[in-house]
Amino acid sequence: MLATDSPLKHGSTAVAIADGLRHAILHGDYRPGERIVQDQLASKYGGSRIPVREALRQLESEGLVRLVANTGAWVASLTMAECSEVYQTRERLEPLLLRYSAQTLTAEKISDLDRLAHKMESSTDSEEFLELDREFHLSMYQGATTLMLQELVTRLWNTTQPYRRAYTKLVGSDNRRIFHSEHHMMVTPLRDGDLDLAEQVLRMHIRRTRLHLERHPEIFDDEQLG
Amino acid sequence: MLATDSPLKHGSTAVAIADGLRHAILHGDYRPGERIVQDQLASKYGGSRIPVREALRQLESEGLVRLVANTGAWVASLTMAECSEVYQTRERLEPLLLRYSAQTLTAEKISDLDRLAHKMESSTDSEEFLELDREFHLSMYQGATTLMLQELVTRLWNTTQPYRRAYTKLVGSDNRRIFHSEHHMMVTPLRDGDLDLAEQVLRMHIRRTRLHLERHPEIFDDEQLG
DNA sequence: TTACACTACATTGAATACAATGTCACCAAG
DNA sequence: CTTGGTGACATTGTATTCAATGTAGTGTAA
Repeated sequence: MLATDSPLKHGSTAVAIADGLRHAILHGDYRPGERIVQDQLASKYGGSRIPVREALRQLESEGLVRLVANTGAWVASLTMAECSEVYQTRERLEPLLLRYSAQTLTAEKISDLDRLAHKMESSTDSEEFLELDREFHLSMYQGATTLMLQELVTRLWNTTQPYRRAYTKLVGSDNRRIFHSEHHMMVTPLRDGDLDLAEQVLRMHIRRTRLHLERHPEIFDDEQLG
Repeated sequence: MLATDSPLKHGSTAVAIADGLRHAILHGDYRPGERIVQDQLASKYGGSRIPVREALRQLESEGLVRLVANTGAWVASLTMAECSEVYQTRERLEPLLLRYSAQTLTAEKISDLDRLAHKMESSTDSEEFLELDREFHLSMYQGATTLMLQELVTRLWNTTQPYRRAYTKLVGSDNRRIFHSEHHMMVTPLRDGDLDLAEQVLRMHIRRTRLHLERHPEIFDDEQLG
């Protein structure tokens, strides 16, 4: 996270800054709509503003940062309609990605998924729940060899992360039971090799989450700055 | 105030370079796998290498350019499997985008689409055909107000443009008749407001194009450099 | 002849310095 | 009290310059 005192290799400063800032945004250290000052980042990471700018452009392309010429950069914020769009996109893309990765899912990896689902049930900390949920989905797709699908889906997860966090904290651990059973419902068809069913369950799972989010517009209230 | 006749406003050089290079790549001035030298671009556009680097990063995020640290930049090239992945992604996303834009499609705009389809039938020049095909699809989605779907679909079109060009030139104007009838078949359900059918036809149309491309692996032969 | 190491060159990555732009507080006029 | 304008300040965009990295070509030894 912090810049090490040993100098970074040539050509990696911008990447390091981008990684650090991305992690900070996903972790909630920055809020949606918050201002980002290039000079502050430069001194924080011990570099000049040039790699900072390249990092910001990278994060803008990932949808995490909004840049305006001669004006500055802000942490991206979403309206409810935009968040819904991302989820609808996920409904269509993640089943396809699952199809790509299903071939590489060994029995062992499927058991790991099942263990993850169980671990989520016993989790009460909302931050841990967030992390496990993300890990469950993204590890389903881990084996796929794709040009852009994996990267794209990760991006969709990242841009909606702040609102998933807000929702998770809002509803509390009791109301998350449905999620758990749906996760188990995805493991079963994967074991059986029934890809069509697995696709359908995954799509329904994402859709249900979207409908839940849409019932809580207050989550998107504080971020009307962007 | 006095120096405003300088060609570019402050803060737009990188954008201008990105736009110019993107247009050149899409137009076929650069070939997939071709080397891009920062210094050459800088002198070509009359700037320094800093905005060139930012433009290259931008195009990399769009999938048009491949960057390697301390080594250089190349025009992106796709294998057949990767091109197929892009088309499968389009099969899922463009119908959703069509749903978003359908509400804004007036009777007049739908007639414009029909005219475009007719114009394509009488086109013999493959470069013109390419342009009209792109215009037909993208103008279908023009009215949609989306956060990223439109941009994303445009990106998918851009990265596969060189191979669409190669295929178009390969098959000649006679074998493109099926495309024409399919374009007309999409206009009809849009007129009737049958969104489900419109989605299905569009998905089939993209899928059929993919299957055609997959029958011509020789298109991807010359670009094994990446 | 071939494999390896070394040197010179080409190209990219980053830091500093400067120019252009946007923002905000302050002040005067209505 | 509000509104419009003006100035200084803060921040971003770009050019110049230098350092680090990758590559190709040559020469030498096995």
